[in-house]
Amino acid sequence: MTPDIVSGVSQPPPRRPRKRSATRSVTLSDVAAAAGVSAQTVSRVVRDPLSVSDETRARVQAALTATGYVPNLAASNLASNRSRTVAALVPQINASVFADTVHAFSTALAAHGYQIFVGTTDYRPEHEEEVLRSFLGRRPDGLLVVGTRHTPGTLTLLGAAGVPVVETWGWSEDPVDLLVGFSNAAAAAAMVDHLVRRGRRRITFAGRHTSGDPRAAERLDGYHGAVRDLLGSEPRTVDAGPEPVTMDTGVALLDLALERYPDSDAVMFSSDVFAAGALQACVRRGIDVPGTLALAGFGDFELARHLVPALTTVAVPSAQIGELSAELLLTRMRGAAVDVPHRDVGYRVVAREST
Amino acid sequence: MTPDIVSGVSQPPPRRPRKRSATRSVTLSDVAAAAGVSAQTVSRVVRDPLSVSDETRARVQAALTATGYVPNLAASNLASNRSRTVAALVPQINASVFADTVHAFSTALAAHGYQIFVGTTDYRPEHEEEVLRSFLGRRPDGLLVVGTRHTPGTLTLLGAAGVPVVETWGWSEDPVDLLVGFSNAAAAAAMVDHLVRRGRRRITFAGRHTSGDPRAAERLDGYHGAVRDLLGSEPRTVDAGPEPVTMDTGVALLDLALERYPDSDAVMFSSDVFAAGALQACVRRGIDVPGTLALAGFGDFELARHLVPALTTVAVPSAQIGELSAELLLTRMRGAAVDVPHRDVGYRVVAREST
DNA sequence: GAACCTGTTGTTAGCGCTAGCGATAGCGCT
DNA sequence: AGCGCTATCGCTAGCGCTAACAACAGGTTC
Repeated sequence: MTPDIVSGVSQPPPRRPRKRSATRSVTLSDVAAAAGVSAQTVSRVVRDPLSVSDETRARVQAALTATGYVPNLAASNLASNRSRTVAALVPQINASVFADTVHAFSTALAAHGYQIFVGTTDYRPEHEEEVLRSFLGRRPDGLLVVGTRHTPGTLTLLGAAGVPVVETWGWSEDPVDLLVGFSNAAAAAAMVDHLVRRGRRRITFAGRHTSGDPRAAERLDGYHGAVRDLLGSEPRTVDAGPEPVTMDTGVALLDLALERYPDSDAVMFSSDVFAAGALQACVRRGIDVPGTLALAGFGDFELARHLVPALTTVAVPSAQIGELSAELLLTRMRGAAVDVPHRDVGYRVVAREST
Repeated sequence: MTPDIVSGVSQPPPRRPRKRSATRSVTLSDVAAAAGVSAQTVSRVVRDPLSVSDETRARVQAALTATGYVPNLAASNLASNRSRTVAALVPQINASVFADTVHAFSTALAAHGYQIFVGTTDYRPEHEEEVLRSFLGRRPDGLLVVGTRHTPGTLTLLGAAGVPVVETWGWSEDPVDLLVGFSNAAAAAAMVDHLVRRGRRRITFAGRHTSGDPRAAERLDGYHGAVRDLLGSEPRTVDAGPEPVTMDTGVALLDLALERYPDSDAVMFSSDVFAAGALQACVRRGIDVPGTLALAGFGDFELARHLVPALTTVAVPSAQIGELSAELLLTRMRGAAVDVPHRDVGYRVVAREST
């Protein structure tokens, strides 16, 4: 590497500095120069103001506002090997249930200086893997995923990430790491039980359970079990396939259910969105709900209690899932252990007018 | 490492390397070592595979999958001074109108390798500034904001960011940079016009216009102008204050309107969410809509056309706003100029049963 | 055969920040 | 005086990656 050392001190090769596109923004050392201190001290003022003397801190803070410094988090992440971000993977963000979870999660973590990335998988498992991979490039300090069923590739990535992971909105005997959720199967079974108590015997399940929504599939399982145990009859199900979770799809599911099982006395949907669409269609067509047909949803969206007739549904503590997940993650990101890493937040059948 | 160099050249201080917490993940040079090439070549395979010979590329790609390499984007951003991210600031993500915009925006940009950060301001302008500041720390390559009215601090930050900015969902004579939106005032005036044509004369405006929702305030302005011009009467308005945009608040607004202006023959709301809550309350109370009272919303959510009676509203091309914004930003981020930087996407009054 | 490409790979020097020390001064205690 | 402690601040060496150039082989042009 170094050429002849010989007698005199060999000069380093006189290369001129490379040209780099000048950075557009103020850096730590700009602020340091303005305040007459070292860059390290400015960094300390930004991250832990009390570790610097009052006088210095005042001078640095003045320089900070005078220069309009905005820290470069990429550099910070690289140097500290911490990103102070947490990634959340949800199927859909406009599905308001997840929005509540994400909002609560985000608020709780923001209070501790963490930012949240939200990625949507559009209910496509293979897409989940792709989104997760690109998120891991940002080296989040923690991960939240909706669901407990994942592709092998996703599991590998989650394991290799080397950070705490919370699975939510489901239940599993064998979670990846942390778990905050409830049993979708038990919740659906509870709804069947409710309908049976209300005298219904020919209960049809309508959902989107074959195309990438494992939660809907788990609810279907719960329905199956409950129908077998409580009614001893054959299950009646209709599936929306890959259709989006919209009220339009709900109407289509209703049509399908009435066509295939014309004698149904109740239809339970895998989402309030479906149920709301179906309910309004019934009102419009003059089908008596619950007289002729009982309808039930899942999720307890705000809409459910405002509809006429008000919609029976399963309430899930969405916001609590977000808060609790944040709490567990924070504990683990602090390096502490979590005493009870798997939390069942339960569910509640909310009986209203539609049944 | 190197042994002593004879004569008497003073050795550089023999400091051992500092201990750094070992990085948990595979780096470029790990892959390079595995493939027997330089780190730079691996980087090239990742970012521009065709710039490397077939044989080398195959070897590197094998090493890539064998090691399970996940690039560290913080390091990449720092070195290249490009983040390949775009930040979006919206008032609320669960308000489905914005969700449509964000979704379309995100999809269009993802196709070009950009990731989107979404930040919510909760309709609080001072919060917008704070969120924006923390987002700028990630040095996004572009910015999308909802609205055209901003605090001075926000304007300073937007200007200093040095990246293209799109304002959306409003209209302005003096935009910061790019603009994709429509006139909320004109849209509200068009709704008044529609109601007047339907024979309504005592039209009340109900919204959340005093507490940080500039779009609602603009709609109120449009209402004021139209009532003055078309009816020549005094405006009638009720305000939700800082209440959240929920159906519950919609019911409260209806109560307020009927209490303060009992002779109202129409109520127009600043959001479909409010209108939907009010409409269902009317159905429940037996108030004839539109016989006794016409109701109208804003946004044309899916819900609007499913309700019974179906809700008259103003349709705004939410998704188109997102797509067009992405397109303009992409052009600017490529370094090209945008020929028409301000785009009016318009609006459309959708007359349905509720009026 | 010199000069000039073109395609492919390697080398070097940072990007802006922070961890891990050192260095120094001031203080209390023996 | 000597020791140890704390508070405060600076120095250095990276974090993992990429821009910019250098180096070279093989071909083409005149």
